[in-house]
Amino acid sequence: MPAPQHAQPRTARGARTRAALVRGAREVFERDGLVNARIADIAAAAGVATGSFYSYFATKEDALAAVLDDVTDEMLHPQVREAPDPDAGPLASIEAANRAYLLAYRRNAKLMALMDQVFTVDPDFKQQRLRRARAFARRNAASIRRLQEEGLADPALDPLAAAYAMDAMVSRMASLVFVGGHRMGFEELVATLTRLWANALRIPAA
Amino acid sequence: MPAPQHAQPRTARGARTRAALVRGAREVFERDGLVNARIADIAAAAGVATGSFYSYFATKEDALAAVLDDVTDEMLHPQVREAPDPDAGPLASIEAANRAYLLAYRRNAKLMALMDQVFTVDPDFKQQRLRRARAFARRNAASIRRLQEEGLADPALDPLAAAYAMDAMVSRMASLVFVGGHRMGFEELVATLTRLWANALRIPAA
Amino acid sequence: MPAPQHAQPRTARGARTRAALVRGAREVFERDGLVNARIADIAAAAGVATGSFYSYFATKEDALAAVLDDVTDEMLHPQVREAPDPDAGPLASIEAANRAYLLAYRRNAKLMALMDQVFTVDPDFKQQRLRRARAFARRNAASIRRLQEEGLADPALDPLAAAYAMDAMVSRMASLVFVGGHRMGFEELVATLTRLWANALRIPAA
Amino acid sequence: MPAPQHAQPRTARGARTRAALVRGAREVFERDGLVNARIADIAAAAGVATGSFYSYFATKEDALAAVLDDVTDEMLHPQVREAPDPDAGPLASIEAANRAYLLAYRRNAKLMALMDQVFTVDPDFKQQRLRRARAFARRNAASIRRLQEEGLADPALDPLAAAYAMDAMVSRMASLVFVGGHRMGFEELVATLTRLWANALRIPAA
DNA sequence: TATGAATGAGCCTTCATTCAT
DNA sequence: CATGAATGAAGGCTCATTCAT
Repeated sequence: MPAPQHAQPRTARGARTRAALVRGAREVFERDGLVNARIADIAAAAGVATGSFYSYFATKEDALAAVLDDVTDEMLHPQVREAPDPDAGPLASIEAANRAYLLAYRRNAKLMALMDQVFTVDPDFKQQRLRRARAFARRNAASIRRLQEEGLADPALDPLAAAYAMDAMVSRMASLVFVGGHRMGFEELVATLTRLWANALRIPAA
Repeated sequence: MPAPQHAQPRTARGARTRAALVRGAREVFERDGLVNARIADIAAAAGVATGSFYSYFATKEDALAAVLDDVTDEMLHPQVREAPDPDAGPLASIEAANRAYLLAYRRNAKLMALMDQVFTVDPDFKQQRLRRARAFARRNAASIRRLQEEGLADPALDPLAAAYAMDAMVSRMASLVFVGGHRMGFEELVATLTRLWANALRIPAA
Repeated sequence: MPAPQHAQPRTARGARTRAALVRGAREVFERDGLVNARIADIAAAAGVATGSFYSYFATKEDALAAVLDDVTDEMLHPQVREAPDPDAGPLASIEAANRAYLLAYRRNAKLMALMDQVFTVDPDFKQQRLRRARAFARRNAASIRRLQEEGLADPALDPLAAAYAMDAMVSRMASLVFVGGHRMGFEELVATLTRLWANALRIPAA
Repeated sequence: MPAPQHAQPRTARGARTRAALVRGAREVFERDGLVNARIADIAAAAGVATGSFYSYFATKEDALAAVLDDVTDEMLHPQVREAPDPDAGPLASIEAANRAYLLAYRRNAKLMALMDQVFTVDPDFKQQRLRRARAFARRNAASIRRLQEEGLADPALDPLAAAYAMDAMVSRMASLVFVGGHRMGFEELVATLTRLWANALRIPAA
């Protein structure tokens, strides 16, 4: 009897409400985490009634997934102000990429922490985690493959496997510093990760 | 504010009960995670009454901290069956260390997932996370320093910073594979991480 | 800290539920006292679910405060059946007032006992107690001042201080008899208190 | 099978333990009130094990009764430094008695509040309250009777009833000021109560 | 007597979800 | 679509009391 819920909004008003809920959810999740976030608070932060939440999301996790998808998109496609000079050599490219990632991580630290949390717990989030990791790894694997073809990177490495590992190194360090509070200067962090990344791939020094 | 509860046991009997509770907690946490674990279940698993839990722990988190401390100890001080041949060269040592770590991680995957979860969420766990990371990093930093002194590792690297980064790479990959379910063979994982580790430090091939 | 609960009802339906809860609370508090009253019982007496209690009250004490406010209002503004004859002289007025108070006290003895209890214990109730005492004292102080001006009462007395003391005498005796079970006939109680009150103010005999 | 418990101590050691428990109970009751006082805290304050409490008291109320009996004794038989001059006239005697009572009340305010609380709640304490009230009233009734015989007090008053009422006035005012926090200077309190008392009995001015 | 660990019934409180308006 | 009051299962936590040592 009940109409199918949680559908995409069909009216402009509905779209606005849904967007407000996502904004509200982000605000509340950042402040309270997944477990302590309450549907009522999310609705309140969105300026709508509690019941309205269920017109757009089936569960809290649903709403979080929407928020996290947004963040992943933001981090994968950063608004690049100045594209790295392609002629500056691979080292400069790696540094630029790491810097951009770390800045984005720092900016979204609360949500990244949340991501780590739910990725390891809720089975429904596992797929999202793997998708996210794959997206980053594929992008980096392409770079590595290119460098290998140019004779600038260790040809013995599997590009995809190496990309996963490098991403692992960077994201875990970002977590340790920006979420865990490990004391390390931002520039030192960029420099260390970039050098290790370059070494690991056996990229010749500029 | 009244009387302090959850004290250390003052009796042999109390020590036994506390130990049973830690065992019970480990069992339940591995099965249900932090949020879904119920105090009553932990007590039941330990074979004691619900109220007894509170004689030794103030909260569920308290009990988890005790469990995780145990696991960290186990992973830091593995019961080495066959010590790695010190003459086999640094590469063999690195591989042996990585293999041991990854095996331990896989064995304790459930708890490691839990660790990731609470480390990023509960402020009270942050310190524990940093302590754990520092313990691993210091141990590895010592190895790196030794290799540098022998002229076998990139002298430009800060040993401690590099150690943190290498540990980050390995632990995050372990999480991705053993917790996240990323498809990757165990031997390939060991080989990839070992090669990248060696490359990153510029350890000459054997 | 999150969302503020226990707000004022924003709906007619909400107002009805709140009123039902106050009625239910009165019933349960009269029967069981503060400590032994259970939230679940109050909700049941009001015909609502347990959780609904918390939509309107933060604590049991909160609900009791609402009940006691009602009772104080009832006792301060009794539904006077026959107004005392103003020409019957001050003694008759005092007797009528005392009789009305004692009747009301006896009628609400259970709640008055509860009032005494919580007034002396819970710091949050202290203000309520002082407010109640002040309300009674001010009303009586006005009478005393009028009598002094007419030359019918000891001019050396501070009207407000005397009013507090007279109220203290009457209310404590009411407690002793109607709550404590001290054996004393109602008419003897009225007569004794009235005579002492008149003497204390040096009101000349009619 | 179990031996009769809560008996009077039969050994010197037992007497010492019991005394320590009463002291501890007084300390805890003053701090936490009846409901929030925990047996374990009382035992701790007495420096004994929890279980020992039950060797001397059946319940928390039992222990409180012992404490309150002590206080009542203290207040009925104050350590008079300077006996009131019997020739100074009845007014001076009344003032001295009121002053002594109010000082004692103020000194034991916490326990007096507790007394008010439990007297109105626990049926087992009602008898204790009536006994206490009777003890005070009888003492004062004797004075009133004497004054009546000397033609110095209203002969129409029933001495005992009047004594109860005067005690009620004084004790309630003491509660209002020293427990409730009603603002009133100590000397003004003494003066007001003494004058009203004297008026009420129609004691001629000195 | 003294000890203090163990017990477990009992109540409070939360909050996702529903549904009448 | 929006509202927000109502629901009630579920579990955390306390603490008086017991009892083996």
